[in-house]
Amino acid sequence: MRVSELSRRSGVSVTTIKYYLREGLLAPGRQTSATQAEYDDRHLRRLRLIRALTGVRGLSVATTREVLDALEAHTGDTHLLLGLTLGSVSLSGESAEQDPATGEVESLVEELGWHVHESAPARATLAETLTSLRSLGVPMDRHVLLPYARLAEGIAALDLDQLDDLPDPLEAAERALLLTVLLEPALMALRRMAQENESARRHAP
Amino acid sequence: MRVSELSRRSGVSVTTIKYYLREGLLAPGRQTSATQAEYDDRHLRRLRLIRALTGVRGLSVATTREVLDALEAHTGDTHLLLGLTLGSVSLSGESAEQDPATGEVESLVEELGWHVHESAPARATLAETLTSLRSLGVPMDRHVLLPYARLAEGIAALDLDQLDDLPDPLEAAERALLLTVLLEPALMALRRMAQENESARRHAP
DNA sequence: ACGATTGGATACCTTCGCTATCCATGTTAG
DNA sequence: CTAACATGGATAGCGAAGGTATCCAATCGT
Repeated sequence: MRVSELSRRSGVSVTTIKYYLREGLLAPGRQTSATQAEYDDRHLRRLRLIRALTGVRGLSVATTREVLDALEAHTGDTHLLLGLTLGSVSLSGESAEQDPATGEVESLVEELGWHVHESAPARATLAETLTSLRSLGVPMDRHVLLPYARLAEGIAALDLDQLDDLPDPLEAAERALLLTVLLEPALMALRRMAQENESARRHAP
Repeated sequence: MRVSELSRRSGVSVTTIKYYLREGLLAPGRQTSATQAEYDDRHLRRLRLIRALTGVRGLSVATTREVLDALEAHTGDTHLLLGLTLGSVSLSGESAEQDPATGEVESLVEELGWHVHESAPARATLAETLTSLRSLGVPMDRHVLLPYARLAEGIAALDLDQLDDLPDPLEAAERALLLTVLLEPALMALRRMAQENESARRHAP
């Protein structure tokens, strides 16, 4: 298919597709002549993935490119993909200096018995949040965090369950990505509804 | 205190403080004369809250204003605050038309036995995510979602536990806001680390 | 053969979150 | 008292992000 069909089938305008090509989010089509290229279903699929990450989840184009690059690179070892790349998603800028709560996060991970890569960006995200909450007067220590972490184990187990019946490693990697990133707003939505319910249960007459 | 002291103590530049005043994020100080105003600790506290929401969590200025307005309005009935306002946080634009998965979300909420306001934006967020994931070929139905929802109940219970020992309703409302919004990246970070750990546990030799 | 489409390049546009500059009024140190 | 400096208020500008619009020459379909 050529670009106009790709545009029609994906709902993304031709100029935007060109923009994604320029930004390296989408691989160029197969050249059939000097000024003509042919696209296939993988491009269509990729394009829908891009729109899901940027539109639904609100990732920046730059972050989306990093995530997609990591998807290409780590198709074999799925869990590395998740740990290494997606931690940087919610951070706006790179934090050059080390957060004061870093050591505390380390001891929490140890207490949990988790095997987590030393340089996983999720560690820094966690440390930053702790520091930020404390500076605003919200007490947040190991005792509070530990039960949250146990529940996170449960969530992770559910996540992994959904990758079991996928023989194709490429498809597994893509689904892992989708589940990790796109499910985030849904999980937070469930949390908010559960909060409302629990609040009503506790305080209602 | 006057604006320069507010600036020094908060680490926010005077021009930015003026910008927040203009945008209605920060209440004007008490006028002491025609061209002079006095600020107090509530302004400082509010300013730190604004920086936490916009900087740490990445909320837009417009969303932050909505959230803060809701904080003012619903200081008494804390749980309403959470349900009604924060659902719109992760959405970029207003979705005018109803999502096809709306009915499904409704039956899920019913099956869970949750009391959730009919117009809670979290419902729409959940429905959108379902639709989006499905269009990308990821199966996502009631059976998959239900265990996630049960874990969300656990998270909500932990959240509410942390509001118990706060007699001042204003402080309780503010902490509810901070916990709901600022803890989100931390929870997602825990999830990613737990995924990495669980993946290693299942697939490692 | 000829109008429509394509790839490729470049310029431009809008929104967001500040930032810089002006200016008239106020405060304050000497 | 007065001169230097700070303040509130208004307006204009800036840089990044995410597209969009326009040109152009080559090429395709008929």
